[in-house]
Amino acid sequence: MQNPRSIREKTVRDAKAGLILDAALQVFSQKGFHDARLEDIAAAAGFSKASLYNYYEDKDAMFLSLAVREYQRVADRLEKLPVGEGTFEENIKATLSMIFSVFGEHFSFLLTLSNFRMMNILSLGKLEGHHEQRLEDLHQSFFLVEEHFRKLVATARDKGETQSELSDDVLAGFLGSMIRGVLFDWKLKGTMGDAEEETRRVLVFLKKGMDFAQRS
Amino acid sequence: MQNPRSIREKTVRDAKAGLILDAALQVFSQKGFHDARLEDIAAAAGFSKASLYNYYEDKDAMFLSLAVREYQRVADRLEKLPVGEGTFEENIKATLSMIFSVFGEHFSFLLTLSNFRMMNILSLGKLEGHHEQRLEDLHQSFFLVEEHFRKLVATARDKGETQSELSDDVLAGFLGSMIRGVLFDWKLKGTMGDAEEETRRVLVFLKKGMDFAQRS
Amino acid sequence: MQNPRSIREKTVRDAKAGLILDAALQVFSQKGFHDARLEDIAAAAGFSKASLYNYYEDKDAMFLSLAVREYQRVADRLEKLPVGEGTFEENIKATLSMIFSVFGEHFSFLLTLSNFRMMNILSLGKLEGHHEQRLEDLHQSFFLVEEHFRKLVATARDKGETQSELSDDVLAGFLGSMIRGVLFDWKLKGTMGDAEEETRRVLVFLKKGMDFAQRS
Amino acid sequence: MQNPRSIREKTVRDAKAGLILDAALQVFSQKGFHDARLEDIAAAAGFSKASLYNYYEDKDAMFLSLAVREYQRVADRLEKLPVGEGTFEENIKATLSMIFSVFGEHFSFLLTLSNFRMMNILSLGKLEGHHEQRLEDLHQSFFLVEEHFRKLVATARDKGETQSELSDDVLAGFLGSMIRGVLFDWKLKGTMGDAEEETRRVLVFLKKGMDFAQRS
DNA sequence: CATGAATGAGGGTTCATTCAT
DNA sequence: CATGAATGAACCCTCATTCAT
Repeated sequence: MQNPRSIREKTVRDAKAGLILDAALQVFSQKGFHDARLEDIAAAAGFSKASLYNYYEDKDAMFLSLAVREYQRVADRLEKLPVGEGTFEENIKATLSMIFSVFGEHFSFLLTLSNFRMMNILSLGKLEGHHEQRLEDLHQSFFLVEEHFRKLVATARDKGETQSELSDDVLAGFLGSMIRGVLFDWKLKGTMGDAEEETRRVLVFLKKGMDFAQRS
Repeated sequence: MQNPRSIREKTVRDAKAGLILDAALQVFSQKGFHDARLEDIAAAAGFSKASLYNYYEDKDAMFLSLAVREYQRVADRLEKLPVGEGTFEENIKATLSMIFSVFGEHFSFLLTLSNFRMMNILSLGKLEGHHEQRLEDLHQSFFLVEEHFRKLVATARDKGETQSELSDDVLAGFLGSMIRGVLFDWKLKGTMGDAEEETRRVLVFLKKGMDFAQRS
Repeated sequence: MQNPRSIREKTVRDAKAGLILDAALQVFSQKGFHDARLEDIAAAAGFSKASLYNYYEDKDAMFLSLAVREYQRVADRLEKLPVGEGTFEENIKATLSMIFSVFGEHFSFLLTLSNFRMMNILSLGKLEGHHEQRLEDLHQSFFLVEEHFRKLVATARDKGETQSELSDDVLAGFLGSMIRGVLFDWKLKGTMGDAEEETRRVLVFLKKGMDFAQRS
Repeated sequence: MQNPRSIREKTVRDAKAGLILDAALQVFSQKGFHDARLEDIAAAAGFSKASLYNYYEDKDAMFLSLAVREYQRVADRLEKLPVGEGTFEENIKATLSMIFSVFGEHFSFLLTLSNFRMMNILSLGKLEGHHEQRLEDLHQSFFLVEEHFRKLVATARDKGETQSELSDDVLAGFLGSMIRGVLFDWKLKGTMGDAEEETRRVLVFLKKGMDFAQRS
């Protein structure tokens, strides 16, 4: 695997696998899991349907791999945001802004899918034994995102910026709800909306809801 | 249609049609539109698959009829809530409480389905010509629910109970988001949670977020 | 069966059975055997689908009974036409005229149906054991019609009105072909055409084709 | 499409599509459109039912394609028959002989099907939008066959070989009727009969019926 | 006798998956 | 590795037939 030849081959292979996921993202987002036909994905990726099986063992694997990739992208970016420094309004603003502007579309995919399929996938265990590693990765990403929200709230409380009677967990949950709410609305409307303006509105509401110190 | 015989027959028929929708509610909620097999619904309703067609012309009709029924149930109850009287905290509390406790499960169905199917149904127009009346009814119910939220906010502002800089529409949207957020979480967790406690938490957050007068 | 009560009941029953066949004639003619739904026939007859089974054991029985009735009507009328008297041109003309004008529509039904179903019915024997009597009746009617054509030709030859080298059977066959040809064309065109004019044309052709003495 | 690879592939594909039509010809001829099950056709062609859909979009497309192919075969052969040269008895003989001997079986298929299905297909327009090109091709073939009959008659009249008072159209119609009559009888009997003998008989009758000059 | 309702059997169609080239 | 082609397994839907009222 260390020799140049192997490296090149792996690189090309990964690139192609990525192209397939890009296509899958489009199709899954538009049609949902079941209505998404492999032929659509293949066409969007520039492959034949049969070729997909050179990269993913089956449709579930494609869906899961995509979910992992997209969630990890969000988690990675969130992790890089500094939480200990700056106002917490700034932190939350950065978080909202990032999610809305950069990952809006992708996150929306996860939102959509999680609804009707993720739960089956994550709980019904129909996939266990086939996709254990991917499930593990996905859970990890879920945890990271939630953890980020929790840290945001906890830090705010540490710094005395919120005196809300609600627990950190509950507040973190509301934060997530607001974000999902916006993405949900976008999906219903079929268009992404103005990320900046949306960020501002949510911020206004959040600061009040979370009992932020009235400095802003 | 006025004679007792006809009335009895229609009543029985409607009751059976209702049983089928009850079964459909379960199956659609669990599996989503595409994974829901008519055989499952028939079995859950105590009918044979073919019998369903005595009551609904096709799968789409069943889904739409169910959506209409559930949404109208919500809309009907919301309409009966007094909005002009009492504190607005009380009004919102009543709204939240009603939705969470009474319609949690059903609303969750609509939430689930809307995600990946409703949009197609409502926009792609694949169904127009076959289900126009049902679509009309559904839109009407959608409107009523949204309108209720808007009225809640508007009345609060009229009475000077909120001075939020955000527009009524935006605040009504956030209210909807919070509600959907809770239901969404319940769905993800697979259990309904404590409606009273959830109502209280949301209320705390909402009142602050909406800049309610600090009397409570 | 002799008492007035029984007679009245049987009369009513037969009348209803006839109504059903009338309806079946319409529907079978328009749609053919398979596309004809019992529900259509029932509706056209003013009964419910289930009621048909009080008069005919199954769909095949309805079809067969109808075929028998229609064919016998033709056969009965043909039998009443005098063959021994008058010119044979007159006889043929009377035959053509009768078939075209009076039984055009009904005969067309038989033509249509015989094509794709009669053969199965008459040969495949799927129906034997269930419908033996009806099959017997139908065959008898077939025979009568063919026999009439043969007699027409034979008498013509006896009287020296034709010296065709072709056998009576062949000529009778051609006569039948010409008739079916006209009815077939009517069916293809979807309209009945002018019976008188059609009779005249066929006559002109037939007389020549059959080597009629050149008196007319 | 010009390179050998593509050509070979297209050839193989067309050959398979042809096999399917061959199988369809058998099954449709025996059972008619509705009774013909795709499974039968698939079995007769050596494919699985689902595979048929690689070649034809649905059952209607298979039926229409078959009709087009068969009718075009007839039309193509008829077009190659010289009409301007030789006696018209020879021309008609050639036409009859060709149709009876070579296309008897296939034409019989069209005869059969046209009766109860073609009319729906050609008129009810249920298929328009899906199969426009095929319908166009089919109409064209219909026209060619009829035109050939008309030309036969017209040329005969030009050469003074017939003085029939009947119009060319009517005579061409009768010619068609006689041909269909023979094929119809064959179908009813379930066997093809002797083409040569049948040709002779029809010829004898036709020549007289059409007032051919008494040279033969 | 009439009928609304129920259903088994069966057909057309779709699609993820496999395989030979 | 890529792909056209093949297919089994479902699923939706139809309809003749049966049954209880």
